[in-house]
Amino acid sequence: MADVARRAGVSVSTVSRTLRGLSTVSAPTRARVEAAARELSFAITRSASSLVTGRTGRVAVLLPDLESWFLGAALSGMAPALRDAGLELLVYSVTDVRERADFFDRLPARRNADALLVVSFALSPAERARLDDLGMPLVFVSQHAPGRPSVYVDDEDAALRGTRHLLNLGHRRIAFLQTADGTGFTWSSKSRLAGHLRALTEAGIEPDDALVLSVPDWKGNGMAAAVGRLLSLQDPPTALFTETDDLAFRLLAALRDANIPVPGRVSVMGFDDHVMAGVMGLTTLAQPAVEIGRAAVHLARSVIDNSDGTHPRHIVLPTELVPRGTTAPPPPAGL
Amino acid sequence: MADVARRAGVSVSTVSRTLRGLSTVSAPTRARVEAAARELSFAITRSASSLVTGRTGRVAVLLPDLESWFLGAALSGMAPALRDAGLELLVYSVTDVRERADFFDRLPARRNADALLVVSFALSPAERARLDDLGMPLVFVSQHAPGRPSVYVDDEDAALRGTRHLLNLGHRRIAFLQTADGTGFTWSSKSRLAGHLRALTEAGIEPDDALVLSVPDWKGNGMAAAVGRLLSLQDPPTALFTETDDLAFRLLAALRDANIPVPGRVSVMGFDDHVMAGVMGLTTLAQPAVEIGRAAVHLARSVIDNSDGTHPRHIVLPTELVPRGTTAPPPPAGL
DNA sequence: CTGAAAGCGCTTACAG
DNA sequence: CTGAAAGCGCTTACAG
Repeated sequence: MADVARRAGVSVSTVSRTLRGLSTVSAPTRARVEAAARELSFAITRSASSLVTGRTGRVAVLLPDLESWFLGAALSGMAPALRDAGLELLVYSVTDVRERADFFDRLPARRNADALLVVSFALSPAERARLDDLGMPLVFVSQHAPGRPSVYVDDEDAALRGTRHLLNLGHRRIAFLQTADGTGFTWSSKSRLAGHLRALTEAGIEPDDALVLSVPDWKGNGMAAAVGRLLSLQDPPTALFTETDDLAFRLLAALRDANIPVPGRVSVMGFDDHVMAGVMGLTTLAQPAVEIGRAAVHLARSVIDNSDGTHPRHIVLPTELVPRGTTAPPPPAGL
Repeated sequence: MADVARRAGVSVSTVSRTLRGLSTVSAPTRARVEAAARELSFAITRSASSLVTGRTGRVAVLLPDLESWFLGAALSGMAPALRDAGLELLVYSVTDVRERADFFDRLPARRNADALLVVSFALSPAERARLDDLGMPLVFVSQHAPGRPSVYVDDEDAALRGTRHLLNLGHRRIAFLQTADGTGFTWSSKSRLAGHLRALTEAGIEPDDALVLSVPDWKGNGMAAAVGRLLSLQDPPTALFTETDDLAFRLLAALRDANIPVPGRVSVMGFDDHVMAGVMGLTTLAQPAVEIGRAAVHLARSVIDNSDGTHPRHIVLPTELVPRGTTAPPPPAGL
């Protein structure tokens, strides 16, 4: 910055003011400074400004992994919104227990970001308390934290509508499949199941525990076993509602391997509208992952900018039923 | 840090030395300082240390988007490797032209990261030159930059082996499908096609231009059109080799819609070993995306740590043919 | 092994 | 509208 000042024949104060776009700089001076900065390919050292302003110009994102479709899409929504706000994106991917303990022990984000977006991350009460002590604005993403800035979809309502669709098609025996890997979507799991059960009750159908399955090792052979259990019931389901599209894809593969036509014999419905759902022709409930990311950034900005609490604290985004080829009326004789 | 010093009854110099793990601190002092730091939940302000050391403790990643399977996997490999090195992960996702111009104009990473990993990003010569002027260590990931630190797979060799497999199954008419969206995988495209053609030549088969297709709008209806073109050839192909798994998934969907059995009538082979490839039963060439990310970080670290150039400059990772259900010998009568 | 002091590159009152 | 000076929270010679 000193170099720029020298070249432009002004003080560093003036360079600083110019570069930050303050209006108290005369037009000719501004022009000279901007020219000098450009010629020198000047880029500000954020470390230095952070040190004096107390702002880092960065937003940190805490997430359980980086390979899931949802998180990639959410990050895709965040990136341009952050760029527009002149903020940088710092990613903390905390997967295993060791990393997790380490993160909450050292709280690296503490003074290194202006806000922390906690995405799809099931915090323990202790971890939650630890973050609360941080004094750093927290935004909960894809989860509803009562009284705290959150952006999420109404999972229960979405699942309710999904199951209603199956009921409207004429299904009466509808199974609900959940993952059982504890990767931190537990609140969504519960809400989606609750919505499903509510739809059944609404329709006067007694929920049957045998039709709610947790599928261990769902990325491996777990799905085949689950299908086996369902097929060997006395009164097997004619429709299968999975908690996520990822689970539905595996289910579709297991059904194909078992030569069970979809939707001829069973209907399948997912949840997410994963990029592959369209390719697979999967009926699903779309949640706007990119939009969730974008909204999270807006919320973060308003939280950063006014600590006086006049910002909206919750953003609930809409979901949508996307009917495709894996759902149809039940076959006359059941599975 | 002053608070910690006060609580531990030492100077800030000593706190600094303790926290950085220097050996010149006596055991009892170290213990007191560490206790004080823990009690105060002290987290270092990186801005301040950056300012004096000239190191940011951060590595920036420049990538063309955040939604692709490959980039997510690569980031997954980077994250733990960076954490182990005490480095943070800064993400610059540069998708559209405006963002792109802006990035290379302002070079935000310049003084805000210790190294820049350029992932799957086709730089223009001008952009390349601009980054070269940066004075910041560059690592090219998933691309081979002659003379520059790079980590990549041998695309040509991989494609060569893929086509050999199809030839070994008895195929003689093999089409090669590429995307035509210019998202920046162009060098891989070229190399993969080159490997494919080399395998044909090796086998004494004259390459046929009609069997090399660029598929525009491949996420939409482009694939159906491409299949149509292939089907209406006088001597249609019995095997289809796609440049990426993503393309193969669309191809599989188009073939399914056209009632063409795979691999009964045509074989399909992809490239990547996308997470969904296993679920879809797709034969493909696996590239170790996670490992690529990890290796990129190792390369970055060695580049950061010794500027004297004694580090390995290239890491070439192996690919592997993964035979699954979409490839088989050609049908007796052709397509 | 430990402390006092200078300085990293900015921003921000304070003057003018 | 512009400049000189102090100071943000660290690290690093330099003494002791």
